[in-house]
Amino acid sequence: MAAMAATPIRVQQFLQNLPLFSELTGDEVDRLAAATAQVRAPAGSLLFRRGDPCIGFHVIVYGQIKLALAGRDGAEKVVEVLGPGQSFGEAVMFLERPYVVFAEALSDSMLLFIGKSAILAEIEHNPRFARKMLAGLAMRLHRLMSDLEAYSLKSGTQRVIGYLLRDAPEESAAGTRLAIELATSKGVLASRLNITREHFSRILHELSAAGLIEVHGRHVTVLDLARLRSYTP
Amino acid sequence: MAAMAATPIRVQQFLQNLPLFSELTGDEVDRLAAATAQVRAPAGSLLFRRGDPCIGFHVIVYGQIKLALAGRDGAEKVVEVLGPGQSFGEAVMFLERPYVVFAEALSDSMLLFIGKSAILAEIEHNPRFARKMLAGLAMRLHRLMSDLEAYSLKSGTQRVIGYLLRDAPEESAAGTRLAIELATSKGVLASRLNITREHFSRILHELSAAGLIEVHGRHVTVLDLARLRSYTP
DNA sequence: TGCGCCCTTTGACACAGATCAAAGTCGGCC
DNA sequence: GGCCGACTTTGATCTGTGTCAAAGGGCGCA
Repeated sequence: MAAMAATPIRVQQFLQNLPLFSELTGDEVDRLAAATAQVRAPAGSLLFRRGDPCIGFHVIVYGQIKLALAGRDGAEKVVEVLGPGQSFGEAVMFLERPYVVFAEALSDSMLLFIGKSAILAEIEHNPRFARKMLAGLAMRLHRLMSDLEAYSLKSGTQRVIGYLLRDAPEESAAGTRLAIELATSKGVLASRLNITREHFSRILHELSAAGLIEVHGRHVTVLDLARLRSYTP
Repeated sequence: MAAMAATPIRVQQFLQNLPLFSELTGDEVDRLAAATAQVRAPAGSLLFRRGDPCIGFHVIVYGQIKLALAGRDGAEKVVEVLGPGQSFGEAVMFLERPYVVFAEALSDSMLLFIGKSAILAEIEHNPRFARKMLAGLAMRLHRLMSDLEAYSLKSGTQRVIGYLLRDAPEESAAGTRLAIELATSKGVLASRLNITREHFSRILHELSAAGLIEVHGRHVTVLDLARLRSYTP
């Protein structure tokens, strides 16, 4: 909390601009800010490990954070990759349980850590805030369900296509192009999609060979949205 | 709501006994009951399909309900199998989204359907209830994460073992036995564990051959808890 | 300009688990 | 008691994806 004193105003502003806190009064945001600490995370550093107790949640100010599960023998499965404005750890905060994932900074990052008790207090006398919190958790559940669906009913190729089309318009004329910048290294992305780097590489190659996309490093161009969407391996 | 009139008292009693509603006052439970409908679901019937709008959530009074995702060509993936006292659909209720899974009764069942507006009203003036709701969703997220972890970093055999040991004591002397009754047909259970019936059958056979379990229909006896826990394929 | 490091691609091969097909097995119901 | 349909097992084979190994890039840094 000491670090916060350096830029006391900005924390309030940042919090107020988050959808989750947007409708709180100035006083309420002030109370939250008083329970908030700024956290600096250099690339590669861990914010917490599986098993650590959870006494609050994080919001990313800038940078990029990876949440992942660690398996035996150093294998890991990336659960989510998050960027500025996104938060994580709310769910564990409401259970009296330790973290199940670990969090690692993929690039130099800055976060706010908001203490559990301040959130619980806010819920106590602000039902609208409680509803937003509920909607937030529900949204997360929804996303997890989508992942589960993708992992169990779709092939690796289909998951990659799904990722490439994640925020493409629903309908699109034949031949519509789309430029995409992969959010992270291909290795991390592959793990996020539950496939190996090698397999991911081969899938990208296969889609290129089919004339559906062009790949240059992290930059991918979808050459025909409609055709990619209906591609069958 | 008409059907409710047949047994007006019992609904209140049942609701009050659920952990979620246990600390509500009589008046509060009454209001909830007024927004509650009894639903009868014969074995094999659908409660809702993917895409249906969600205007409340369900609690099982008796029977057994399966939540599942439908893939192309009739393939399906069982997400959860629920029994008496368990609820489902809370998450979608808080989002303005349609169901993503469908719900089917595995046996003749009876449920309560609690209207969304009554829940929202309760949250509005009862922060402790809001917290319980949050804890409920967080718990669900936690479970889903466990499934995700199992699906992505464990083998089919390990998932089956995990299921058999789901509520076995943490520590146990060598040679401890455990009697288990499978909750559903092996086909449904296999899908829940994300493997095919055939593969599930073979895994059970393999564990039997290794002298770790004995299988008689739906009745499974673990012959040595400790040894099963540390079994490596 | 070139060295070193990390990320990525490519190839050959192995394997868990799926699929297809057919034979059991069990319990309910007339 | 015996037949039917649903569930389960078993066998043979196929295949998507992982693993292991080695060769390429690309890019910051000296």
